[in-house]
Amino acid sequence: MNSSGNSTQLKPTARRIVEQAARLFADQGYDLISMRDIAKACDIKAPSLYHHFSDKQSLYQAVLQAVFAQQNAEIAEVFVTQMAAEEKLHQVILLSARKISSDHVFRQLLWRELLQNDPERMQFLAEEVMAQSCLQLQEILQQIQPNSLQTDSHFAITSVMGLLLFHFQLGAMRQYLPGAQALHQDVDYLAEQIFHMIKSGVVYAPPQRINDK
Amino acid sequence: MNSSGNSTQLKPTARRIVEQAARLFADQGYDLISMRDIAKACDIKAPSLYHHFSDKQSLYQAVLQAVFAQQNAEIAEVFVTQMAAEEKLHQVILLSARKISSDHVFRQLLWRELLQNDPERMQFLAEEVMAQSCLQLQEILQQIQPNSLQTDSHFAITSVMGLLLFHFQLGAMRQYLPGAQALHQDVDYLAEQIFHMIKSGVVYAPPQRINDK
DNA sequence: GTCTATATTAAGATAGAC
DNA sequence: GTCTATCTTAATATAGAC
Repeated sequence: MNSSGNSTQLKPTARRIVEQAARLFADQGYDLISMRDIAKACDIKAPSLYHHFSDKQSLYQAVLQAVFAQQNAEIAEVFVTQMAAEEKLHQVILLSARKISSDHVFRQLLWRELLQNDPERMQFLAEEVMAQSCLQLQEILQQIQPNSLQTDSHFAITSVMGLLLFHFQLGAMRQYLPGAQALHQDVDYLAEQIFHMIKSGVVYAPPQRINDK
Repeated sequence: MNSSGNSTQLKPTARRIVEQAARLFADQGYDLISMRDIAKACDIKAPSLYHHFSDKQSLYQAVLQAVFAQQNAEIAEVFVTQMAAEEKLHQVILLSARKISSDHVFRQLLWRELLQNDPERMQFLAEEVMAQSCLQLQEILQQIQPNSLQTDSHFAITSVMGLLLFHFQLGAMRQYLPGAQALHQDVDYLAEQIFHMIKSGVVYAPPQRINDK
C-alpha cells in the first residue's frame, strides 16, 4: 500500500530518512521542504542527515529510487495467470487503479516528475519503472484486438496511464465539475469505467484515417 | 496561441509583469522563481514590483486569473455551428488538443494546480475555467450516445480532459515507452486517436455493471 | 513609479567536539 | 552517528530618496 517499500541495501537510519523525506517531498515538493524539516520528521538534527547523504539532491535521488523501484512486482502477477486477455486487462486496470489511488506518495512524485520533464529522469521512469508493465499490457492488448484492425498500442498504453493517473489526481476538482456523483469517489467504479473505455477504444477502433481534417 | 492573453483591467506595466511572471512560474514553479527573477525579466528592480502587487502571492493569484480567464472563448465557437454532434466532438477535441499542446504556460500551470490540489483554487478552476466547455461537451455527448445506453457523462468529460492533458504533458517520457513512433509527436494524430477512444467509449458502452469484481 | 539601501529570515552546508 | 555552533548565500519585503 505504501510506496516507499523495500529500500533495500540502505542502512536502517538512511531508510527511515528516505521514507520520511518521500512523504514530505511528495506532499509539498522539493523546494518547500528543508533539510531541517526532514531532520525533524526523523527526530534528529539537520547536520546528521549529511552523514547519510552528501546533499539534498542526493537524498531526493534516493527517494525517487526507493519509491519508483520495483513498482512492477505487484501487478506482474496478473500477467502469468490463465485468464482470458480481456479479463487480464480488467484486472490490471483494477489493481493499478487501487495502487495509484491509494499510494499518494507514488502518485504525487510521478506527477511532479512529469511537471519537471527532465530528460534523464523521464528515461529512468519510462525504462526502469514503466516499461515492464507496458510491455505486458501491450501483449494483452494485441490479444484482444482483431488482427485485421491493428490499433495503435503505444497510444492505448499511454492512454491507460493517463486515465489512471488523471482520474485519481483530479482530487478536489472533481466535485465541482458537471455531473459529479458520490460513485465517482469509488476507486473500483472508476477502474471499471476506464476498463470499458480502453476496451471499446481498442476493439472498435476504425481503420486509421489520419488525414481527415 | 499564448495563454497570458487579455489581462484586461490591468495597467500596462502590471500586465507586462503578469505576462513575464506567468512564463517564469509555469516553467520553474512558484518557489524557484524569485521576485528578483521576475523583475529582471521586466527590466526593473525587485522593489518596483511591490508598487503593483502587494506581495508574491498576490502576483501569483493575478497570474492564475490572467492565464485561466476566458479559456472557453476559442473553443465555444464550435458549439454554435450546425455540425452533427459527432463532428462537433471531433472538432472540440482537435481544437483543444492544439490549444493545450501549444500553450505551455496554460498546461504547466494547470498541472501545477492539480498537484497542489487546493480546494479553493480547484473550485475556481472547475467553475470558472472548465465548467462552460464541460457543459457544452456534455450536451454533445448526450446527443451522440443512444438514449438506451445512458453512459456516465461526467466520466466521459473528465476522461477527455485527462487524455488531452496527459498526452501532451508526457513530453520527453513518451519516446522511451514501448511502441513510440514519430507520428506520436503529431498533435492532430493524437487528437484523432483521443476522439476515437472517447467516441467508442461512449457509443459502445455496455449497460452499467458496477458489482462484478 | 522606480530606485538604493537595508532589515529580517531562513535556507544549504561545514567544522569540529563528543 | 549525532550534536552545537557557525558560515554563506539568497529570499521576501520595507523605508525613504528622487
